[in-house]
Amino acid sequence: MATDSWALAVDEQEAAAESLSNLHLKEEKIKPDANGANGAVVKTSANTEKTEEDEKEDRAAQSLLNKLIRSNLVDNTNQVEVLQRDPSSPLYSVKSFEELRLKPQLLQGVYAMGFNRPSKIQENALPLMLAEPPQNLIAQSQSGTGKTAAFVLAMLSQVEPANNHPQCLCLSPTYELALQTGKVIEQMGKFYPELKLAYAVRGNKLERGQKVGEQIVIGTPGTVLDWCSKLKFIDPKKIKVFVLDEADVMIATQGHQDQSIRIQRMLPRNCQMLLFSATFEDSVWKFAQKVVPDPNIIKLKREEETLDTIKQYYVLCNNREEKFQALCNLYGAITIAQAMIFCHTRKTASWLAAELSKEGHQVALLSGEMMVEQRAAVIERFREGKEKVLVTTNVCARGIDVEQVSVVINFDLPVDKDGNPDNETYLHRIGRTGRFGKRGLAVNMVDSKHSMNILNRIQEHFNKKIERLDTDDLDEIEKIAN
DNA sequence: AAAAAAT
Repeated sequence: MATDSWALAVDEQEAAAESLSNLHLKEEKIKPDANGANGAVVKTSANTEKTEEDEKEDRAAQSLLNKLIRSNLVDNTNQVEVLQRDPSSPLYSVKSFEELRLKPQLLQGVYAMGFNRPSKIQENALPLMLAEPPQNLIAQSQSGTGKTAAFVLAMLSQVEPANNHPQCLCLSPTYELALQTGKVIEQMGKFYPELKLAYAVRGNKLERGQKVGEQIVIGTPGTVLDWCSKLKFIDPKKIKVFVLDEADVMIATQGHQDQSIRIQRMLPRNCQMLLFSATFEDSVWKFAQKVVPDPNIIKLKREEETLDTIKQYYVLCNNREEKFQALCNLYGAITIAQAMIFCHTRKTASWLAAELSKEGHQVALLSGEMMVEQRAAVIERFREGKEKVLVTTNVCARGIDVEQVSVVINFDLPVDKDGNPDNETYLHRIGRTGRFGKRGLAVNMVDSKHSMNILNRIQEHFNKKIERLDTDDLDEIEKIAN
């Protein structure tokens, strides 16, 4: 059972609490966790005569204590909801990467990426994912809370670099996201000398009869399915960890669903399955739990928190041309940092990019109709900051992480195939900004009664006021650009 | 409607 590794980690925490109690502290209590695992009571004998050295130690210990208290209190607000497959095993969350007893070269990779301590989702998901035997997990956590690093770490901790065949497989909904996640895998795994990563994406062609020798494969569903079935480049029976990123689209949208499920069925019975997303609509939750055998579930559900750091506005127009004019008025303000402009169709996106260019505004265009080489080049230029404004479709709605993006513009509001508001996509789109708690700005373009109605329904769904913005009023624009 | 395919 998993209890062995957990028990070790708990011991270690108790040892830490012990050493804390040897310091000169005022009497303090740490509130036990909801699960009791992190509970510790620290008592001290008050010392009247203190040296300067003692004072220093006091302050250090006090600040450590404050941190512990704060994080325990955060846990008690039910910010994190954990549903365990085996309720008898102790619920455990880690407060440092050391507690996970990772291989040294992996810990080195984690720190090299600048991670000092686990994020909220990582605290709870990592012990579960690294347990023995491997546990399946469905995890929901807002944009920019460290989901990618969490599942990459899980893959890297299971991989055996000496074996030259794919052991971990990760699916992404788009080409750009696969490239981005691949980079994280490469960075975090760079201290494994033998470890290699293969990209199973459109345009990446292998010789017939060839086998993938890389230990980890990241890819998009169509190509991965081909590589596993028809082309036999990958032996799916040897996969130990299977990750679905943006899992709700992967299992619920037509096209992706078919391929993802077909791939999943080829995997061995004991393969670990990890599903991650910022959003799971109710019906998709149910389906996800049917797809994943014996799932553990972690929800970090604070949509309001994401929305608090992002100011949302709407601009009232009468047609597409007026939206275009309003956008031109905004151009100066949005190019202070980087911006993404979302359109409903590829056609609108390319039209808009062309029109903006004609007006002398430099913009980049990215949509699924472009060649993959071109797409890779555009996203790279945008990442490097060489392009300030990216006009795109839903291809970039999810996962794309460019830190300098501070403005998201919905030139068209997100709607589903039936013309209803697509709340999940809305949240993902505006989640491209305000990453890791930074402030962001979202501007929605409304051009009809119908789209005003859609916006109102989105506003109701998130119960968050979206204010009117007058783009003809320069002071107003000044205000949002600050 | 977009995305995903060596079909």
